[in-house]
Amino acid sequence: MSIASDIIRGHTDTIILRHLAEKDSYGYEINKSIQEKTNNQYELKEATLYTAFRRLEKANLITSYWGDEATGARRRYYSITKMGLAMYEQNKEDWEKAKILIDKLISYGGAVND
Amino acid sequence: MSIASDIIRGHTDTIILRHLAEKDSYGYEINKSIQEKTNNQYELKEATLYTAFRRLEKANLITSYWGDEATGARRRYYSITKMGLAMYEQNKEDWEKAKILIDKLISYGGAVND
DNA sequence: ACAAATACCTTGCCAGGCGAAGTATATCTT
DNA sequence: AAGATATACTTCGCCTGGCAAGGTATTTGT
Repeated sequence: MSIASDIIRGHTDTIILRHLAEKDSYGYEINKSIQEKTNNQYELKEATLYTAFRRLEKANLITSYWGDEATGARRRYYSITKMGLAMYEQNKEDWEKAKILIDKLISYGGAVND
Repeated sequence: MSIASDIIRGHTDTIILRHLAEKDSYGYEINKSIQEKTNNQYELKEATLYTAFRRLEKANLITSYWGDEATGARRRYYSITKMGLAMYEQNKEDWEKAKILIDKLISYGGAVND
């Protein structure tokens, strides 16, 4: 919780892509994994998560298929595409650059040169 | 340019507050300073800048007054308030924490513990 | 029988970024 | 003197992404 959504905004897609880069997965599992990874400091809201899936699929960054669970609630699995992987790599690079810029811009007496 | 606005989103206020923490200033000057600091890699769009001023003033984080330029276009100067300073410090802390979380969530094979 | 956990989905609001267009003054160029 | 460019501010209206709220269905624990 607690982390401002405006700071995370724009990272949702990257976070999801990162998980799918490791293995096919489904919404609930991805979100649980985020919570574990951050020691419950962060989670995606369901609406955020599922609208992100729609967005990513529409952009051909992921594809989906229904799992064939014999038991339990049905799961829709997602797979990252080649384009999705490329986008993930790009977003990671962008993040590294953005981090430096933001640090420069919000730290007091920040350096001018690089 | 080029840096995705969704990544910067939410930092606009902090960036402005940081500049005003140093000295009273006006829109054009703040934006020029941002461009210089980032070697022209980033700038605030005018609409973004001025709507941010409205937002910050409404929230009592800054106050404004007209400069008494004898020549040149008129300038509206902004001053940070005590509340604004406190907000700036808070935002900086939040950013430090968010950075760690985001790094954890988007880097491949990221650590689980801290 | 009921609650809680797993798992998914959609509608509709809200906030923030920003493109586009406009106003006004001063300076530089031809 | 005319026109471009830089300084400086402002507002309107669109678009996008987060998410509260509400809903469905299955399984497991009490």
